[in-house]
Amino acid sequence: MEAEIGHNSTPVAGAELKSFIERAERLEEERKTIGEDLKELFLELKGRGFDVKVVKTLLKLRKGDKDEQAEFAAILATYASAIGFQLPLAL
Amino acid sequence: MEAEIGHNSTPVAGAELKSFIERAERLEEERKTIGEDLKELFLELKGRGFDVKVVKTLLKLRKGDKDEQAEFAAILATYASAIGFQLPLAL
Amino acid sequence: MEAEIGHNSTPVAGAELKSFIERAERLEEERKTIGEDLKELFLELKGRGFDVKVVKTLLKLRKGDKDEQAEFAAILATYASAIGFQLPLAL
Amino acid sequence: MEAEIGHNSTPVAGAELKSFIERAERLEEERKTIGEDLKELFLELKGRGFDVKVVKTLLKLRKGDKDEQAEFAAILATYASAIGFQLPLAL
DNA sequence: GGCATGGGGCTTTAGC
DNA sequence: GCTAAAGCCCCATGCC
Repeated sequence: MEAEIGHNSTPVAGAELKSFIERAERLEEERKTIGEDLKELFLELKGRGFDVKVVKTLLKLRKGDKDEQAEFAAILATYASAIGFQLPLAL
Repeated sequence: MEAEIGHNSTPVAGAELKSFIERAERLEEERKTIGEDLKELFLELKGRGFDVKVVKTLLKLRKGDKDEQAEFAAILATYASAIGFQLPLAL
Repeated sequence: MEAEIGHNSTPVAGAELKSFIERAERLEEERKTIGEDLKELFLELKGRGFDVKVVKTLLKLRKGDKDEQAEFAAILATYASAIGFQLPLAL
Repeated sequence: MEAEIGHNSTPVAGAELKSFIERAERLEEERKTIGEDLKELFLELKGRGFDVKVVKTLLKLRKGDKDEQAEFAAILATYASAIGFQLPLAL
């Protein structure tokens, strides 16, 4: 019964669900690892005599710039598309 | 003066800082990508007819510390009893 | 012209609009105050030695629709069974 | 046993918990009521010929102004305090 | 009428 | 342990 895939408990659906769950858990594990890497990186930075807070501020500022640039590029692309103009690829 | 690396402005320290910043940005980028992958995964799950909220609950239960969960359940039962509330679920 | 009240700028419509806006702002202010009261209440609860997270769960259970909760529990049990996961809680 | 107030189930703690929960539920009820009042207000506004979207925009702008003013006042107060200057009360 | 989007509230996590 | 910040969830709204 196709409409009840999510609710039945046939081996097939169970295997599919298990696959989804394992994929999710793997992704979460990777994300956690990256978080630990970042923490290490900042410890290392601190150990090298840099001011962590200042560097984080720098990162935030750079991120803000990138977001604005991305937004600007998106708007530009929209307008260009609207007037049928082909943007020369690399912004 | 080794202890002032973070405060001077020699090319060497600048290059080192730049390297740190680029590593950090790269890690953050990867983390963001994983977040997007997870979002996709849940969309796919939903498209396959599964109940996303339930699956997320399952993930939380699998991840969580069992002792903590037992403790939580015990306190909940105690409180419910204290106010004369019948816990509705056999979760 | 009655149909254009919202577009004209007679003093009468202006006064009416102002009245609406002030009523709305007052309601929003009250809602905000209630939010703060709730936050205080939970702080007090915590100060009295209760487990805030558990109490919030209780509130959710008391508020929630029982049929929905039963449905949720049923699906959760089904999924857990499908992937061979032993639900750890007798919630 | 004072330290276990939150965990025991004596009539006293139960009564206290029940009181907290009922207060919380009353506050949530009030908040919900205010939400409904707001909805009514906008219906009424619409019925009087005003453009609801425009009015909501107005409200948001006014709110933004107030938030900025509050922030400014807070900063000013901080500085004033830092230099030991007593602000003449009403900003 | 469902669906995509955005805002607000809540929860959880990282840092002091 | 507590507070600030990020992410997540839900609701309301506009759109197709």
